[in-house]
Amino acid sequence: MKEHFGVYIKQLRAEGGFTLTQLGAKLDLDSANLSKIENGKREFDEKRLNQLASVFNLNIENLKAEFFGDLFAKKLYENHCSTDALFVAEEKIKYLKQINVKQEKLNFTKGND
Amino acid sequence: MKEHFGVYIKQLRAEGGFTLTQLGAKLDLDSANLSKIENGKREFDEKRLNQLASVFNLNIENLKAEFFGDLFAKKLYENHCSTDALFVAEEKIKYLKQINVKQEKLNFTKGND
DNA sequence: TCTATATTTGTCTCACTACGACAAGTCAAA
DNA sequence: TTTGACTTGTCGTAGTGAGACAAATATAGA
Repeated sequence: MKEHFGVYIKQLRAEGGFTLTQLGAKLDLDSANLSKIENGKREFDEKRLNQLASVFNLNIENLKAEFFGDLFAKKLYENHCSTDALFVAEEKIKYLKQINVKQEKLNFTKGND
Repeated sequence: MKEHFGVYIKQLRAEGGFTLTQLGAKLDLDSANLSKIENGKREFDEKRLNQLASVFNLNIENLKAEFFGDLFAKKLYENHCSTDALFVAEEKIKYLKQINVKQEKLNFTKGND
């Protein structure tokens, strides 16, 4: 378990034997900014997740889970909010998927899409 | 289960027999904006959670869970991300709390805080 | 039908956030 | 003490999205 997402990147970079400048170049990032990310002073930009996955040959799904998990944990922790929110989220996603399926069926019978 | 947080507010408002303008006033909100929130076209601002809780006499913890749960679900759904992120979040919070406890003990022995 | 009130929609502005860039600093090894 | 790696500070700015206001639409009652 990493304290935050930046630590995760730092570890990957160490394993890969890259300098901040080298990895930064691969991610279109200033070494200074990458340093801040690794030390938890900046957020890693969501839009670079795919680049990060490809540099280190990571499964994008797992990476996303790590990224968003970190984000959510931070949010809840900062707001002194119980983990009940996670259960609410889980239920809500089920619900959203379900009504999305219904919507697709509806579109199908209508001949749309 | 509500489709989004706005629906939840709409229901509360209906039960309380308020108009958009009336509830808006209690929340320092334009009726137009409140309408958009209720219909999922604006986000309810986190900073108004306490006001909302007090207007409807709601338990703030539950309300926060509802709010953030909705937020997280939306994020994951939009990003086609698996619910694994929720498990990651749960583990990470445990971890954060644990190191925070350690930090507090450290501060205590040091006489800080 | 007419009117008043409730609700929704459209659009503009503005404040805030936080990323990225750059410069300057510290640190470690040779 | 020089060089490269890393960290820190600060600034400008793009992007985002909430809020305000005006206008349109819907609804209910007389």
